[in-house]
Amino acid sequence: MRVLLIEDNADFASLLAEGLAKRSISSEHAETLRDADLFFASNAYDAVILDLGLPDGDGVDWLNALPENRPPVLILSARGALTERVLGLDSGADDYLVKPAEVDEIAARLRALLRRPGSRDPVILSAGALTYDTVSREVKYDNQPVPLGRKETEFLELLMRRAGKVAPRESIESVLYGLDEAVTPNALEALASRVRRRLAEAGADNILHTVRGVGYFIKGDAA
Amino acid sequence: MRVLLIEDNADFASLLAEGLAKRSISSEHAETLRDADLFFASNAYDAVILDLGLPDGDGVDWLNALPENRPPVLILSARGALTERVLGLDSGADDYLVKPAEVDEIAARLRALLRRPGSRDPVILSAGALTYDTVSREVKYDNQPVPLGRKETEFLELLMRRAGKVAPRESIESVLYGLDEAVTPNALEALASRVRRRLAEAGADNILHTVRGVGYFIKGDAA
DNA sequence: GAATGGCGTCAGGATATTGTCAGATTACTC
DNA sequence: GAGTAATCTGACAATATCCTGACGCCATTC
Repeated sequence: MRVLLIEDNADFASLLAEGLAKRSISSEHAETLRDADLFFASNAYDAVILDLGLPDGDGVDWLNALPENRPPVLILSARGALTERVLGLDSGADDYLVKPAEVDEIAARLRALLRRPGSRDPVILSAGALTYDTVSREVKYDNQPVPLGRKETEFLELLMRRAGKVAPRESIESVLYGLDEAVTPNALEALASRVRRRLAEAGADNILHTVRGVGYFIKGDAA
Repeated sequence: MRVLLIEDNADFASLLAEGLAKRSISSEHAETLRDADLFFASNAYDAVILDLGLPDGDGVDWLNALPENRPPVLILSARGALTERVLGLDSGADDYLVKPAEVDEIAARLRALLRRPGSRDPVILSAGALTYDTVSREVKYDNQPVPLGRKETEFLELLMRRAGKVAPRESIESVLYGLDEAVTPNALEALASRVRRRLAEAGADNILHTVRGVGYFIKGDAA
C-alpha cells in the first residue's frame, strides 16, 4: 500500500511515516498543497492522508479540486469540532480522524478504505445540464435550482445515480416505498408526471424517459 | 437512503432513527442479529449501522458471515478502546464510531460510505456486438440501444442466455406464455419477425436464426 | 390550529405492445 | 420441379401500460 501524506509538521510526519512503514504501508511526504499536486501528478497512490491547516491553502478546497477518480482521502486534522468533521466528510473525504490519533487506527482505517474498490460516486451527479448535489440534495438545471419534494428528489437521485441506464420499476418502488408499504402502481407514474412538470417549468424538457414495461431512465452525459 | 439499524437499546435506536429521518435517511430497526438476518434476507439496504454488544452474539462475527457484496457497514459501539476499533475495522467494517456520537456525524459518515459504491455490477450477456443488461433489461447493438417491447425483450433474453445453442419452440413458448395461456403457434413467429425488424432497424442484420422444425437461436461469441 | 405543499388515489384518455388472421415466402421431400 | 409443411410478415383489433388532471389526506410550518 502506498499513500501520500500531506502534513506541514515535519516531525509529526516523519514519526507517522515510520509507524506506517512498520505496518507495511509506504508513504511519501508533501509539506504543502503545491508539493502534493506535484507528487500527485507524477505518481499513483492508493490513498491520501490530508492535514487541514496547511501553509498554502485549505485542505478541503484542495480536496474539492481533485478529479473524480482520485484515491480515497482520509482527513487527519487537529480541528475536531463536529461542524469541521461534517464539512470535511461532505466535501468528499472518505474518513476523518482527529489528532492525536494512534498509528494503529490510522492503518486500520486505511485498510478499510482500500477494501472497497471501485470508483466512488462524485458529490455532484450530472446528466447534461441537470445536476444533483448529493449532500445538499439540490437539483439544478443550467445552474438554476429546481424545486422538488422529498420523494420527487429521491426519485431523481436514484435515476441520476445510474444516468443513462434504465432503472426497473420494481427496483424504484422498493427504494421509494418500502416492501411492506402497499402502494398503487400508479403512485410512481404520478410521481414521474410531477417531476416532469417541475423539470419542464425549469426549462428542462425531454429529460425523464419511460421504457414501457420496464422502468424509467435519464439520458447520460454521453448521449 | 435506506439503512438497517442493528441496536438492542430500543430507546437509543428510536432516537437515532428519528434523527436520521430528519436528514432524509430512512431506517429499519433490528434488535438482534437474528432479526437483522431476517430483514437482510428480504430487503435491500444502502448501509448498515451495527452495534456490537448484542444479546444473541457478537456483531463482529455476524459481520464476517455476511456475503461479499454486502452494503457498507458502520460500527457504532460503546467499546472505544483502540484494539476494539482496529479489530472492528479489520473485520470488514467500513467505519467505526464510538458512542456517544452526534447524529450529524453519523449521517455525514453514511453519506461518505455511499459515495463509494461497492459491487453493484450489472450482469451483461453478449453475443457478438449484441449485448443485454439483465438488470436494466436494455438491449444494445454496437452500444446503441435497441427499443424492444416486454415480450420481445424476454424472447431475446432467453435466446442470449443460451447463445450459440438452439432453443426449442415448446421451451420458448412455455416460458413466454404460461402453460395455461392458450396461444396460437403463430404468436411466436410474429414475435420473432418483429424482433428481427427492430434489430435490422438498429443495423443488426442476420442475428436471429431459425431452425426449421426445432426452434430459434442466436450465434454465440465464438462464431 | 390554520395554511401550505407534498403525495397517494381515482378516473379518463392516449399510446404502444402483442395476439390473431390471412396471404406470401421459404425450405424440405420425392 | 412440384407439392407440402413450416415459417414470415403486413394489417388490424384487443389489451396492457402509461400519462395527467382533480381530489383529499397527511405532515410540516408559521
